[in-house]
Amino acid sequence: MTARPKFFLTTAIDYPNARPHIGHAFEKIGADVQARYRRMAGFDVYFLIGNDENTIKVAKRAAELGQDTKAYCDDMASQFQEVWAALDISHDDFIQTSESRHHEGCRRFIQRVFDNGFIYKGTYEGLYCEGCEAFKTDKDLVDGQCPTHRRAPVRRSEPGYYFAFSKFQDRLLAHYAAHPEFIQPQSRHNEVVNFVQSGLQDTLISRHGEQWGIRIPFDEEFTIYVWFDALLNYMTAIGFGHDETQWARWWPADVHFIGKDITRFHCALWPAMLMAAELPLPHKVFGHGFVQRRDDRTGELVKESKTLGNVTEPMDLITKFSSEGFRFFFMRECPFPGDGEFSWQRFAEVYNSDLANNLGNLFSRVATLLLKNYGGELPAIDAAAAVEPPEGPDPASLAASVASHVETCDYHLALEAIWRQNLDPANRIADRYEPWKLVKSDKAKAGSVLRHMVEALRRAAIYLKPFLPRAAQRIYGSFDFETSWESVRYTDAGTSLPPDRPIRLTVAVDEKGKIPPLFPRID
RNA sequence: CCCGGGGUGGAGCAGUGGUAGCUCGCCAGGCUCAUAACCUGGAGGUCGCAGGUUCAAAUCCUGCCCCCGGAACCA
Repeated sequence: MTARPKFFLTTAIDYPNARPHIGHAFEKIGADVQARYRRMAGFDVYFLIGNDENTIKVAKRAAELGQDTKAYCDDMASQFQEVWAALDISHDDFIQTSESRHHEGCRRFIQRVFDNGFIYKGTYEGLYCEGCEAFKTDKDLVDGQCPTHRRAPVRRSEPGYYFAFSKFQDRLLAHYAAHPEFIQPQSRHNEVVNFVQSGLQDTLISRHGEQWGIRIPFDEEFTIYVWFDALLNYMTAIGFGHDETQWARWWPADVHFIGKDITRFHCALWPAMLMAAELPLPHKVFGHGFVQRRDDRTGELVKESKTLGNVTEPMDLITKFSSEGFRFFFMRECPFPGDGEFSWQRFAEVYNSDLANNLGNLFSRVATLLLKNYGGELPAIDAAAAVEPPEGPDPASLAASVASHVETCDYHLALEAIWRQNLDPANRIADRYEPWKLVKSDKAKAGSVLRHMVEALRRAAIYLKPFLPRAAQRIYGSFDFETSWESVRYTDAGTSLPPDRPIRLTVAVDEKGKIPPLFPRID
């Protein structure tokens, strides 16, 4: 058996101090499309997601609820995974950073960096709130006071371990220059270069006196500061520190999908950590944009927050409509590299026009025409009766262009092309030749028109396999195409069906002899 | 103050040098196979402002105005 190329992709791990929101979902969906696309393209894919549990906030939240921290984390992890399952996220692994595989790997890693001389003991000095029993940054304070305890923090210093981040400034800049594709999109690349050029400070990577978290192997009184631990999930999940064969198989990551806000950690701190440990760097970091919510009534952008209780639950969207509608909206409407907006009204608009009225309706009309006029079987094509294919680019170049958009994560452009250059032309050719009339005078010619329409559906199904896995399969599986659903590739969308082979409709009809709609309209 | 993103017909967005495009909405037709869907045509934009480069700019350069986000545990 020949070895297939591997593709290892990750998303950021999420803080489980609240249930997942649409922003988390946006990232998972975008990564999932990539994972599914790569599997179609023949890669051996490992898709990792997970939760980031070694934070003080999580321990505090658990304490508030009177729960054991680990039990709380496990419960949240299952709540997150419930949402991801409902969204058809096809991850291969879900890591919790409280797992022992992660702890072990982290300890190995930090020891290694320590042995290489990039960690040293120093003194941390900062503003400490005695009420919170925690250090505060300037932005935590309101009028110089801790907002929860209404008192000014005091200067306090304590010993801690520092990572020699500053030593990597030149090497990082050299790496960005040598690998311009490392940070995507381009705007994020510029941001990071700028940040690193402005100078790096050594960072504190330890915490003192915490019960929850990972102990530092060379000084057990300390725990590992969350970022230094969190980033390592990408390696510990695939075996770093406990399964070297697996680790060697998958590392380095092909792409880390992250929110644009944590670009610096992934593009500066993370590669520096790997350099310090003398390990290979990931190939690419993709910082996607954010989804904001627009209020349907006021038309204003909404700042979602737990305390205001106005967080949009992904589950609401899924149960109210469908995971497919959810996936489609975010991928079509919110450019992955940039920002997007969500509103219930806009959601219904996009769903109705693209999914119900266009794709879904095209499927209905084709299926019904086939059923009513051909008994569900479109005969082999008669060359003399063949009509010109719908306007638009030739199938092979459209397939190449859609694939290229998917590879660069310009999902909105990929979907736009599928609709404007593949589906719209199919609806137009129907109107132009009116096969429902034509079938009475020239059945062969009408059949040729229908073939073009079936082709459009077949191609759409292939293109949409990573985006709408269920609907795409349902469309594809409604016909007896030769290539199996499991083995289709994007390049198949660039080909045409063999004209000498009949096309049989295999879809089931309901009691009334009708085909149930693919995407029922939202009213 | 600094950094990043953005300002395109009523709304939301594509579009990085060569007749301004898409979705929704609106108006008028057509069609009836289809999920009251689909197709055609129309109204509606001096592409934030001011300069500049060019035979040619929404698209490149300069300055300014406005909006959003960020500045190290927030996707």
